[in-house]
This record gives sequence, structure tokens and C-alpha cells, in this order.
Amino acid sequence: MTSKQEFIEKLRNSSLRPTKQRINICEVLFNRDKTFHFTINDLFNLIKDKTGEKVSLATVYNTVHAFHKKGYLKEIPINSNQTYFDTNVTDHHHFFDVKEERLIDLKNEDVGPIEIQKSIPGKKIKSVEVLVKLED
Amino acid sequence: MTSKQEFIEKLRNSSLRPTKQRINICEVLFNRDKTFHFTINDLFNLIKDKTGEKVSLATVYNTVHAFHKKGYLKEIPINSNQTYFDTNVTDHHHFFDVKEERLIDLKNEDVGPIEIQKSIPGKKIKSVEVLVKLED
DNA sequence: AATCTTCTTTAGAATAATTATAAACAACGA
DNA sequence: TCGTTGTTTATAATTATTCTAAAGAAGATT
Repeated sequence: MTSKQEFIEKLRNSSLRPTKQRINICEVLFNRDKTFHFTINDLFNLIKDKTGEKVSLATVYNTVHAFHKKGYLKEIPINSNQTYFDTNVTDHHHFFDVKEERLIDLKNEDVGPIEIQKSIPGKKIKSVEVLVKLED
Repeated sequence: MTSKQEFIEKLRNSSLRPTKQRINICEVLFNRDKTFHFTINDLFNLIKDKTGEKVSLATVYNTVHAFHKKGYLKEIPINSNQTYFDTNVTDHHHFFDVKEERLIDLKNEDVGPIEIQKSIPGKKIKSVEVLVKLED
């Protein structure tokens, strides 16, 4: 069980005041055992379901973006009509089941080290992400 | 110089009749030496510039999607407000310069083989794509 | 606790990419 | 040439996301 204090700390670190709405968002995002892949819309609906309270869509967007900026959420590079996020912010990769529109974590050791043998002058590598698309 | 016959063949293979508009689209897409990374909007504007003729946005969308479905174009998985496509449909990866919103090809040998050590029952791997984000 | 300032929430409007529609038009085969 | 079927186009519809501005809540200061 993740404590409310941790949520407040995450919010403060993200320069956000701990409000009732934001705590509810944290409850859905971070009070879990497993990693959580979601779209804003998934999250929006889950908040109502899990906490019984409605939070406006704008607040969900704002809070998710602040957490992403701070590094508490990771954006997953997929071409989908919606943007996917992940509560697992460690260095890892993904399966994407195209048919079911489902994301599955790939541990780093499931993929092995990736060595990029090319460099662009004046630029440095920010991230390396592998997306493995699955079909039936 | 790529011939008009090749364009017509590509169109027919994609179950599209060779119309003036579609030939113009092919001209911009396939009459090039280097690989071409683009968004629909890039393409839409280039058609006007290069051929002097305007093609409606809907036709650009339809044609690009048909080529993509047939495998003459590849969709590049990036989270951007617009969808990116690539005329290089061989197995390869990308740099993405986040600041300049620019894509750069990575040859397969620049990345090395990627071995996926995990499998999902009933699913097979359709593609493995690496996206390397660059920062200053 | 009262007050003041600053930040937050919210509904709804605005924006922007993409998809759908349906009428005018063009390709193709007979 | 004619008839069928596919295509183009402008425009409307849809959808994810961002913006706005007014009402409300948090935090600091007394």
C-alpha cells in the first residue's frame, strides 16, 4: 500500500499543490503492484471507477504532463490515435499487440544491450527505445 | 529518374487506378535518391511546390494509406502531433532529434542485431523498431 | 480564524490531425 | 460511345489535446 505522503511528495516535487483531485489521480497511477500502461482517457475513466469522484479531463492532462516532465511517468512511442504512458520509468522496452492495442513490458535483459554505432555531431543520445509489434 | 511506369505499377499493386493526382503524389514520394521522411502535411505542400498542381488533402491521405497498407511506405513510431512516414521500407531504425523534429535513418548495422528473448503465446513478431531520441 | 495572494479546477471553447460524405468527374471495359 | 465502377474534391464530422477565464481552494501572514 502506497501512502498518501508519497503522493504528496511526488506532487510537490512536480511543483504541484496536493489537492484532492491530484491525490485521486495518484491513487490510480501509483497505488499498484504492477506497471501500468494507459492513455489519458483510460486514466480519466479509472479515476471515476476507483475513487468514486470525478476529476475534470483538463486536470488529468495537466497532472499527467507535470509527472511526465518530472520523470514520474514515461511516454511510450507508438503511433496510435492516443498517447500512451507508463508508470514504469526505468529503462525498458515494449511489445505492442497491434490487434488488441495492448502494451506489454519487455525487461531490458529480454532485449539485450543495444549499441548505437553512429553519432550526430552536437547531439547526444537521450533515450533508446525498442518497440516490438506483435501480430497473430 | 524513376519512370512513370513504375508509379503506375505501384498504384495498380495497391489496387489504385493511376490518376493524374496519384502520379503526382508518386513523383514526390518515389522520384528521389535518398530516403524521404515526411508527414502528410509535408507531402501535401511539396506536391504543390514540385508539380505545380494541387491535390486535395483527402486524396493524399487515401493514397498514403494505401501505399502503407501495401508496404510501399513505412510508418515511423514516434509520439508527435503528426504521423511520420518513410519511403525506406527496409528493416531499419531511426534517430529523432526532438528539438528540431527531424528524423535520421540508422542503418541496421549501426544498431546491430536485436534478439528478443521473450515471446507471447499465440503472437508472433511483426516488426522490431528502435527509436533513438537525440538532445543537444 | 480572517485575509490576501497565488495556484487550481472546471466546463466549455478552440485547435489541429484525421476520417467520412456525397456530388461531380474520370478511368476502364464492352 | 456507353455504362459501370472507382476517384477527386470541398466540406463536414470526429477526436485527441490544449486553451480560457471564472469560481474555488491552498498556503502564508497576521
